[in-house]
Amino acid sequence: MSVGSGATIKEIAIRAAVSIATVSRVLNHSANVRPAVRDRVLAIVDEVGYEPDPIARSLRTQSTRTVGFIVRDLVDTVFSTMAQGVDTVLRQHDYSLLLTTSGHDPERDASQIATLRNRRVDGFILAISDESNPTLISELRKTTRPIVWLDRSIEGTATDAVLTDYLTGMRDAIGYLTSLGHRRIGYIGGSLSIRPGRDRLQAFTRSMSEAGLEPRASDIQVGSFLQDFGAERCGQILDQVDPPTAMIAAGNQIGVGVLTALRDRGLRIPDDLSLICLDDVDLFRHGNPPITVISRPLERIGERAATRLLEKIENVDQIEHQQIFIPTILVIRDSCRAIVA
Amino acid sequence: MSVGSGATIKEIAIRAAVSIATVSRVLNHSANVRPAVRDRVLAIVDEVGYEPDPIARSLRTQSTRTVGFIVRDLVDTVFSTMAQGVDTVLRQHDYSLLLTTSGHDPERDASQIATLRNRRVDGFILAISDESNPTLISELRKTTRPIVWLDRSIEGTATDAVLTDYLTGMRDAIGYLTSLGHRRIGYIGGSLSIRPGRDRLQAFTRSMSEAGLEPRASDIQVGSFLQDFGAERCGQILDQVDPPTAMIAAGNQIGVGVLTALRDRGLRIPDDLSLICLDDVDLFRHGNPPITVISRPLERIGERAATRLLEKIENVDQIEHQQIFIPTILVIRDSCRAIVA
DNA sequence: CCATATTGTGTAATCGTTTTCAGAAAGCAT
DNA sequence: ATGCTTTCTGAAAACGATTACACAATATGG
Repeated sequence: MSVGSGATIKEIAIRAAVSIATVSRVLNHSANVRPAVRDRVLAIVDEVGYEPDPIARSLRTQSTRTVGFIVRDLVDTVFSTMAQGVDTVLRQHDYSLLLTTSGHDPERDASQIATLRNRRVDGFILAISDESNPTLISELRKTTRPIVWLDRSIEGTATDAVLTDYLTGMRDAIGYLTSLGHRRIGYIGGSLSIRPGRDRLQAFTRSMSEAGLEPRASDIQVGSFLQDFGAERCGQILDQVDPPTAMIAAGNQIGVGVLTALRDRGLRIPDDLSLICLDDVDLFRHGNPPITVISRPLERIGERAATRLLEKIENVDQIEHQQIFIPTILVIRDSCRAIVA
Repeated sequence: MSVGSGATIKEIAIRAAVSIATVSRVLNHSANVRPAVRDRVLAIVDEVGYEPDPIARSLRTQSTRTVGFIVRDLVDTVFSTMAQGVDTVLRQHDYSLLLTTSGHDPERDASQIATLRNRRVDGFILAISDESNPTLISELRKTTRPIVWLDRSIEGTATDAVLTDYLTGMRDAIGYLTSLGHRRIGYIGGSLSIRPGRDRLQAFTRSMSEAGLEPRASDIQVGSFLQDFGAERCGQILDQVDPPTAMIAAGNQIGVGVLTALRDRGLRIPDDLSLICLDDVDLFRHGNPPITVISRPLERIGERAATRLLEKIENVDQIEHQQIFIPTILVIRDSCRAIVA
């Protein structure tokens, strides 16, 4: 299928000796065009390699076949992998991906939404940095096109979202650690201003209490998903007189931070500390030792979000919202050891 | 700066009691508008929160302020990091990024170019999978908008490109290894159908001969950038009766493959093999041991490409082509040991 | 104060489509 | 043939901006 050639619908119309309306009909709904005419037009279209100008079409139809996707940070494999999934689905449906980053800055989230809206995207997939930022909220009110949240949700409004069920994997993780004899388990998590921050923490405390354990407040550190935070708080937790024997790093960058903190102190995994990280990135999968992780299908998550968004876009009357929960699983590797009590 | 509101230029014109031409003039080149009128219009624009519809504007101006970027694979941090750099620059200049993947499939490269062209992007940044694919070549001929190649170039045509000077880092790497006493150094590299495949190999052989070494043919394996290839060929090289003492993995995924191959054989770094990988990804930086790498500023590379592309876009008469070479550096960590000869 | 140059402004064409509306052509029964 | 549907088709009006052109208003110089 050759593509391009500056031809316009008008030229096709002339060469096929029909009006542009007929050409347009042939190319679109095709309702009620005499077969002979249809074939003639199609032949010319093919010969010339004509493709309708999507800009002109957009102007008329108010649809761009374009989806905006905002992520915090493309360097983070978690987001780029999701983006890959989004791209896969969009491509299959002749949509294009307008991708942009917000760099952990809530104001930039808002301004990117504005930009994308101005560009007339047909829908949004959002994985932004702060669910409760007021600028964001007011920006959202101006947005009429469908939104699918990626591991996010906005307080007080029904939303479409693809969320992660962190409990399944977390429960297994805690169960696994306790089965190895661990009782003191530390937790380092990200900001509570987005859903994974909250959900992961909740999954942790719940899993702990299900296991009959009550974590010390000082063993739980939350606040940021960044690597430095992970490193710093890991140190803080380990500096206690009687530190935990195991640790959950609830975020891949936090996990990296933990790893560097341990290395800095000359501590080894799993001998000196058992570690379970969240999200199965290269570093954990192929590290030495390979790290046990709570894993989720990142690419699939992106695909689901895109699929759902397209449903909403092509089905405007569809009013109800859907929350899709993707389960997590525990992938056991070599970063946890048994405690001899 | 509030944004959006379905207002059109016509409404602004009415409320400001001027013609739409005047409103347009105020908003654009602004040439020759009476200050009083200008302020009145601007006030209304501000009050209403009017923003011109970029679709309509594009239709008229034949420019979309949009750049298409094609990468092989977003999951690969190398590409997503470059994309981050591209995004940074585009955002600053009010351009948007249409990002898409080709999944190592040259035909898909070509069809994505067609799609982006059809979408009237103002320019392309291309990091495609096979520089000599005929479909690609013929697709390129149809493309009139400026292209900046990312670590790629097309035989026989002057192109704008941001390329990597692999020699600087490679020379240091080989120098470093020889200074440690290594004489047999293996090399695993990617496909020769894209420039980094060729340039890295050439940098290697040249660096070797500069060091007075002549690598055995069987120590050099090239063909694919994929992880499995790296693992397989690593095995092949090591299975020789008298295997190399050091290895260069000229690609981050190849490096991952090497790591897994070594692990499968129970070989340790650096004790059993000294290893230097290319591109400084998390796994190498934070692995155990941290891997010595030939590194380049990936995000910066993306930024340079975007900057260069915007230059070409906004300066259509600029006819000459530019090739920008980014040097690589050796980052020494703990994956190489001295040989006691 | 008049002729002329300069500056400001509006009308209308244009970009390339889709789609409404009306009318032409064809089909069908009588 | 005639009248009445039904099926096709084209002219023209959007969509929302930019811009060429012409003319009105003002400024400038004598």
